[in-house]
Amino acid sequence: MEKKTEFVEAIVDKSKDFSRWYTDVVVKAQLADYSPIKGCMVIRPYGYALWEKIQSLLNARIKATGHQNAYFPLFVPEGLLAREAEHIEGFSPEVAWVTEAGSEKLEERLAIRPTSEAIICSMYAKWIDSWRDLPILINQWANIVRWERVTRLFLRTTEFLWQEGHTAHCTEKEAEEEALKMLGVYKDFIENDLAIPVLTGEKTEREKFAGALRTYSLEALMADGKALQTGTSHNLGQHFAKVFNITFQDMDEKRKYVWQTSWGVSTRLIGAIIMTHGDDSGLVLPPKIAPVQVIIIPIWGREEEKEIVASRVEEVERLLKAAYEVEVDWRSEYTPGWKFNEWELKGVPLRLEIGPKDVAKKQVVLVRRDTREKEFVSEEKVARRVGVLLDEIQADLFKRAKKFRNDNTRPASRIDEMEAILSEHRGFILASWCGSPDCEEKVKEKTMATIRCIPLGKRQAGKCVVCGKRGWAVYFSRAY
RNA sequence: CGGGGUGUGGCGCAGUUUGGUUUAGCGCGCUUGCUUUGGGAGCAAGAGGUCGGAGGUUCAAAUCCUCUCACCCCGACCA
Repeated sequence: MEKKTEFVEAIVDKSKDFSRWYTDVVVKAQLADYSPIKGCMVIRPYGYALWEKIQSLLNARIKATGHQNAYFPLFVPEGLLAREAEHIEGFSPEVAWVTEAGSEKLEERLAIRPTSEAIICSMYAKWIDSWRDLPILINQWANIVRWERVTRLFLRTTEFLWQEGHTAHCTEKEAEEEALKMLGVYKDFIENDLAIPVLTGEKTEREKFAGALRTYSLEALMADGKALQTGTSHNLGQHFAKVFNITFQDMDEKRKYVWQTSWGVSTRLIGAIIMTHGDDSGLVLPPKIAPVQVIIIPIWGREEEKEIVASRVEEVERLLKAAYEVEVDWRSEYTPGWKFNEWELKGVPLRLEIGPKDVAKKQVVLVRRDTREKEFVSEEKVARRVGVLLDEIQADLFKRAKKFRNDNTRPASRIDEMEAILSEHRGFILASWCGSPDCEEKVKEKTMATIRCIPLGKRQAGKCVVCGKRGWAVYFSRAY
């Protein structure tokens, strides 16, 4: 233990300095690095591989629910962005503008999209004319720029990658169903594939998306007890339809405005994975999104041993490659111990060791990343055992995260009780709120906690933690 | 944008208080060679910095002064 800190590659303890730990993991596991541009990061191959996993798994779900991918421009003319008053007001502090091209000043400056509602709505107005044109169900994978004052790797960067769905429907009911459907798709994806438990619910007026009628969100609890919004789904109502004049003629021959939704998740999810599952040794990746699921470490001493080991390693590799993401670490300049540490830092779910002793016994050594449990498995059973273990790790990570979330969700009936809980534990607090922005603000002032979401479904009655009037249960937390 | 902190080879740091024997030093990493390889290997020989940037004070600046940039932490704002 003492020795551990002497190594440059060592990362700071999670419990000692969570922020520092987080940055250490991101940089040292080579997920991302700081770039010469303020607030912008470079996503390195290992981090980008994670994003590609997220993309492919989520993309499949987005398509399975009937959406198509498209691509809209990076630029939004000021006139378009400014049409929806609440929208521009909400985003203007963080919009980057292009004002010149070459040596010429532009007549109308162009916003670099902070989100694409405006540019997409301008096209929908063109494409929609009849009820037969609806619904429009389009998604795009894109980059976004928001000039944030304070940035953190993956959690908040000036430029980030995301997916944004934009749909238009005939009726309010359809739009509402769509917004909730996508919230469900996200929940399914984040819980099943990323193994991160999330609370879902509606945002308050103060927290909702600029220009939306209603915003739904997914809220996860990070290991330091702060909440992280992992995705949003908005029912835009007819706000944008009215200012962009997106109308259609309905079956009843009347001209009507469409009802819209938009929804998105971003590279921030990678931050959520790190802060939910990681430990003092670094990343811990859920098998379903691990770019490398099994790392094989060959161990040898003398040259003859290397040959014997190599042939076994190649056999096992071939066997496992059929079903899993497998890599072999053949580097001879590092000792096995060094490799163990490095791959643990990178969060690979399973390590498979093959050395001379194993060859002699016709076995391999399997070690789980999450629990570090070691087991010896005979060669003929390796493939099946790897599958079982990966499934177990996936399930256990979710279980553990959920237990943590539940253990750190506490009820409170008065604001001083909230303060006490937050000063000691942080986490979610389930408490009642009367619905007034003043009471919401007062909680924030006194506890730094905000309403993360109002649970969906039947509202649970109670007395407001601030004013004592009739209200209903909502989740509070300090948040990223 | 407010409060605090940090910038010295690739990384982590010492040196800055009290300018000058420091040719700017140490650990890790890197290169080459040999020996190693079951929890961060050993020896040997090498390469690499002008001290975030600009200006100033001085015979002399990593060290003092001014400005500036970047990053980190804590707030206010946001995915």
